Amino acid sequence: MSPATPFTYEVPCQQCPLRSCTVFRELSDEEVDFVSQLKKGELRTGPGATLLQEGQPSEHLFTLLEGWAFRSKTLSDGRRQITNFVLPGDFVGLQGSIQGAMEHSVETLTPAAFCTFPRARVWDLFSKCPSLAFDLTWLAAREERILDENLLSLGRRSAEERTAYYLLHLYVRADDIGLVTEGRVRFPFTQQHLADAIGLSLVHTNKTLKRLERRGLIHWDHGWFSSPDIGTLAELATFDLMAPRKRPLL
Amino acid sequence: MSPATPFTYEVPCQQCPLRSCTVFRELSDEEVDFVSQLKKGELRTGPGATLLQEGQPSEHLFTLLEGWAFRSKTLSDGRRQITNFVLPGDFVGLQGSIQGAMEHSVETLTPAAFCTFPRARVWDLFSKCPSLAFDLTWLAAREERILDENLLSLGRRSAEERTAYYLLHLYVRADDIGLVTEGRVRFPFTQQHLADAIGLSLVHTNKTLKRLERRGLIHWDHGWFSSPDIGTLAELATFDLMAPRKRPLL
DNA sequence: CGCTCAGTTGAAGCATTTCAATTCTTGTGG
DNA sequence: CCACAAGAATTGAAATGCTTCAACTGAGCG
Repeated sequence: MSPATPFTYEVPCQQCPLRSCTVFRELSDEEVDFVSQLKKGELRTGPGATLLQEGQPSEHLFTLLEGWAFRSKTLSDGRRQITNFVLPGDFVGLQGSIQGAMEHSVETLTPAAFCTFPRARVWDLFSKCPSLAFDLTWLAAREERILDENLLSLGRRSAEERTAYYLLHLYVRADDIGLVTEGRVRFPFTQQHLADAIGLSLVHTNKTLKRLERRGLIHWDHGWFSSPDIGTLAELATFDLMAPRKRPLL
Repeated sequence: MSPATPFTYEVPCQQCPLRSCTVFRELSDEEVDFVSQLKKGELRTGPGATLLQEGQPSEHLFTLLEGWAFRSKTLSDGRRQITNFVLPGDFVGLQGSIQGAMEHSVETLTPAAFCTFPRARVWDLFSKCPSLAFDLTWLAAREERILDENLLSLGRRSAEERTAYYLLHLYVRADDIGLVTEGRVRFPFTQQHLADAIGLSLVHTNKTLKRLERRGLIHWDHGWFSSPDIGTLAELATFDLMAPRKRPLL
């Protein structure tokens, strides 16, 4: 951990708070040392910060340490699609690694802390620490799986199923990293964000949420989400609550 | 290439016909030798063969050498979403590499030849040939990009834009690997397949295709596709025809 | 206290689906 | 070489799910 970086509050990788989450695989001391050597520093932002901009090149790759963000793409007339939310432990920026420009934007939803890695050194990872390179690939494959699931949602699930599916998807991901307490989780985004993620209009998203709420399947108020009947919700969404979710941390 | 494999017509990696396509990066002799060592054999199937089945584990990973296939996911009631088409040079099967079961199916559309790699030896690739491991990751990132684009389509493009986008997307991919001759390409799938890929009903897909045809933007008949006015089609679809598309071959 | 942004709701319009035939292709057997 | 069956494409009409438009309400903040 270079103490001379321009960022405040550096967390040494050795003490990375994410390591304690049981979803992540255990790293060996060598692996942790290697990552910490690759880590350039930390980037702390407020909410609404644009970390990566569609069409712009980026020198860095990031692991989100704390906070929420999302990846999105937009059409020239402003229509926006949120392609995925970014939670602590998620890795972003790999997509543009060959061509110069990023194909999507990344924006924060809360104050956030990112661990930054120089793109130029990704090659070091492959040549010097294959186990971590393997993890990186695994993370890319995980992202693919999430995108596939979502494509299935947008293409074939009704508004209600899709909404149920997506909320559950986020709930489980948040739960995996310890963000759920007593069945409640903070969702730091608006209905507009959800609408942009599931491909519905804001109005219809709202009506669908209200319907799910009236049926006693969800409760989302003042930014806090919970499900009074997660089993029925999962059934409606065709969501497998039992799927294993262990993964690497980079 | 081991002449004792149970498959007929083995193509040595050194003479892989795909290497001549300019979209793929040049491999060094060492890299080619390494891949050929990893290659277990070839798998030749007829059309309509299920190579990988959602929910089933798979011992192998595949590179498609010849023919067309597609990846898909289905809901319990049979609704199907095609998440991507698979063309020669594409790699499939990475997704399930940690958990046992595949998250999607892969089915052929034509007689096809796949190069097969034992999943158990993927680790060798990372530990012994980092440049190829890097390529593998790059391919995963490319798949992510395609999925992101498609998510944008399903979520935010109208039926007409979406149809135009998808046809163009396939046209360009086919063109990259030399499948386009004099502006014409063989599309070996039905309107139902297209409908399942773009998240529309068969009937509406058909009507949209007819409208595009009447406007002189596309021509798709007896399995042959061409665009009499690719510029206007790309404009309608918000598709960037000029984007660079160089990539690795594994 | 009033401005702004997020959430909520009803009504009208429209894109897409569903239903129901009909036609066209292709392959097969007589 | 023709008749027929099966799958794919095509079309019209009716139904519906989702969007758009247009208010209005409520919460947070200076």
